[in-house]
Amino acid sequence: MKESIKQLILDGARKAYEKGLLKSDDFPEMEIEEPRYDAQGDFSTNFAMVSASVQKMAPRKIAEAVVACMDDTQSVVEKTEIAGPGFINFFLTTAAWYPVLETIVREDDRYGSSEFGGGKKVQVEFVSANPTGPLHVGHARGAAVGDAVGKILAFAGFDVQKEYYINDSGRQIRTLGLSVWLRLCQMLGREVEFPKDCYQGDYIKDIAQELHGKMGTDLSDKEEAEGISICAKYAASVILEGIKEDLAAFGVEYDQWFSEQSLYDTNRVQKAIEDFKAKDLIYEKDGALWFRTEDFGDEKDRVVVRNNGITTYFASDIAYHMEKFDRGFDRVIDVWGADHHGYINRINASIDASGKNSDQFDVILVQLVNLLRGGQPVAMSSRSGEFVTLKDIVDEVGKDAARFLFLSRSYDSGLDFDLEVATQKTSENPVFYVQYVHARIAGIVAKAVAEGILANDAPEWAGCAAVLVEPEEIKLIKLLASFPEIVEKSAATLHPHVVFTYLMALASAFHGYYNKHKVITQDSELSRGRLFLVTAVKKVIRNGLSLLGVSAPERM
RNA sequence: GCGCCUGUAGCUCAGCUGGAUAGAGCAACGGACUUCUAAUCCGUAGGUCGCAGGUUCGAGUCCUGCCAGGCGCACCA
Repeated sequence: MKESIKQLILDGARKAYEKGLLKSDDFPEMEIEEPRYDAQGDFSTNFAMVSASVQKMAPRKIAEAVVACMDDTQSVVEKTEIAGPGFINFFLTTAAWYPVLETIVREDDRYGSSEFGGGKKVQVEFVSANPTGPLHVGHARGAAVGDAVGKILAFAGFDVQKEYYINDSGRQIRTLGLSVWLRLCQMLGREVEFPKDCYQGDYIKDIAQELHGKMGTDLSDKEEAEGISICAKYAASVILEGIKEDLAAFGVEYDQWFSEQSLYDTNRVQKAIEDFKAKDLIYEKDGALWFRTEDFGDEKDRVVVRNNGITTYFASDIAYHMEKFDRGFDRVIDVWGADHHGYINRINASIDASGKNSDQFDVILVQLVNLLRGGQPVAMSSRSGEFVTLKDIVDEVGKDAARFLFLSRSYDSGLDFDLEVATQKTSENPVFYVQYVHARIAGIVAKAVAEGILANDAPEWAGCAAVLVEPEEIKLIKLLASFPEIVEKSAATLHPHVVFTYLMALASAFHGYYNKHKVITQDSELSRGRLFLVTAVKKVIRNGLSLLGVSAPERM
């Protein structure tokens, strides 16, 4: 719709130039926007204002010349107005909007998708928590954001791969093994101390118990080092399975699970270090190996191999990001908790140093979640092992409510997540507000079919729209028409909450319409037209919710 | 001290990458269920967009400096 308005203006401007009404045929980039107020029309352009300097004319004069020469062959424009400093406002005929409904029904679950991304290969990596314990609330927000960003990018025409990076190597895994081993020893009545920096949660005891049940004395008679190693391997795989299950229950799907250890097994970390050494990007100081990240914009150089010979996490991260680009992604997106933001510079530096371009690398920093219950903060301490897990949240408030709330606000802001509100089926809880639209419409359509107004729930709609003339109906269609732009904007800014905000607006418009006008009336022609409209609303609600990973129920 | 994020209605937040008169929800107040689902709707009230400068036809939006809050500044991950 916007495109055709734009074309109308450009054609008008060209004609005005040919007639000598405009001095230049250089037409700068203009905006076509939807004004806030109905009195300012359906669309509005700043063409005259942005052209003022090129034309050396007053904006209003330019606007007059363009309007005078516009030729609306499709007769979509009811009238135009020149307003304010030189805006040209377009008022469309109601009939101009009807084709939108046909498009929606025809494209169905593809409506809103586009070629915006041009098939570019994008990787979104998110959550990537260590397999040393269950996922908690912070991970939950990251999971909701990463999964939604992936879905939105895919819908907007990118070739998306969603990946989880498993930190299954290094110190934290050894600590995990030690934790399980010590719990095992305690179970067997051995006198051992359980250090503070070991994992405290009860799940460690469960795993020890489980492993003992499986291996018995085969395990407990082992030397300590071997025992710890067995425990580490077992615990990590059990916990990872749990993470996978919890994410699946949260509706999060991955295309790939990538193991950090595999970077070592295939010598990629060693090779990266050797390559950088050869390029003099790595030097030795105080017995450690340092990467010259400062030369690439980081505040200081960073250690990749400690003086005890053990590589740092950063070392494998360098190899990992190199590996990502080697896989041919045009764009690499990492979703991180805001507390990791200090890490961005060094990753950027390492990417530039490795000959890739850090412009193709984006980090989505998700701000922290404040977990509340009835307005009171819920104590979160991973040290004592007492925290609310992702599983707890899914069990308590459900996947839909949780995901919707996590995506309701920009991830640039901290989020208060109140378990009590999320459980309540009240108007404070937005997920029901939107899902209710879908269920309501399903009910209406079912009734229409039952009463014989519709032959089935996917009838032929051709020509039905002509009866739609109420302002609330046109408002709804306009909203539906803007959905593809919303998806595009959400993809361009990597902000899923844009879709949330849109769904709330659409739901509000529908509920208002529903309360004011009956869909099924005595007039069967009118009824069919309105059923056409609400069917389109239902599809767009479903498509939007699906981008956020939220279900669209047929009844509630 | 340095860096990232935030500051808009009493509360929680939108605000279309510079547009015209500032937008929702909640809370408050007043209304609407014999109806296609009231998990809904309609109305009233509520603002010095943290403060001060700057950029231009035009700033909540961009720049600079302050102020306040959150989070980071390891040979941890």
